[in-house]
Amino acid sequence: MKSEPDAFGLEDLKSRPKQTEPWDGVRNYQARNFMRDRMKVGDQVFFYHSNCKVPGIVGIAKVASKPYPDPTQFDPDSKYYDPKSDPDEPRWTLIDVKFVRDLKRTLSLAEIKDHADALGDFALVRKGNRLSIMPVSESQWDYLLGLENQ
DNA sequence: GCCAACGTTGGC
DNA sequence: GCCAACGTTGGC
Repeated sequence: MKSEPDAFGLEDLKSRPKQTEPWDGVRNYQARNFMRDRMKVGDQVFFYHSNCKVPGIVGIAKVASKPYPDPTQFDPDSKYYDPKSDPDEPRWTLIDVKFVRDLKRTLSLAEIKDHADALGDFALVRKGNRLSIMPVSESQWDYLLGLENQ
């Protein structure tokens, strides 16, 4: 899961009460579908910092709730307000994310790209990818975590 | 349903 | 700050 550290970084998640935060504001259908259809409570996720000095994976979090409607879609004062969303059939769902741990070091995007061959078809290193949430296979997960100790 | 215009993402 | 790569919007 990508986040801009200037807006909400891993440190922010860590300092939240219960170290948990609703992942609101996702307004991309593909990303929403990953949260809604693929993520299960307890699943681990990589926390990725984007749009910053050294973009890359900085830590691990986990899914802490089932999918539920994103309240910001109904809040006219929110920048994520979506007037087209029907309260009886909310368009946007989210899950809560809970801090697990920092990585010992940042796995920078540049480094991850160096391992693109070993990672196979990994959404993050596909050209032009702007998805904020993307799947990681078990083998990709293990491989990336293995880099942490190198 | 097509597609040009526009807005956003995010690396560099 | 630039700009490539997308996704979305809206006129037709």
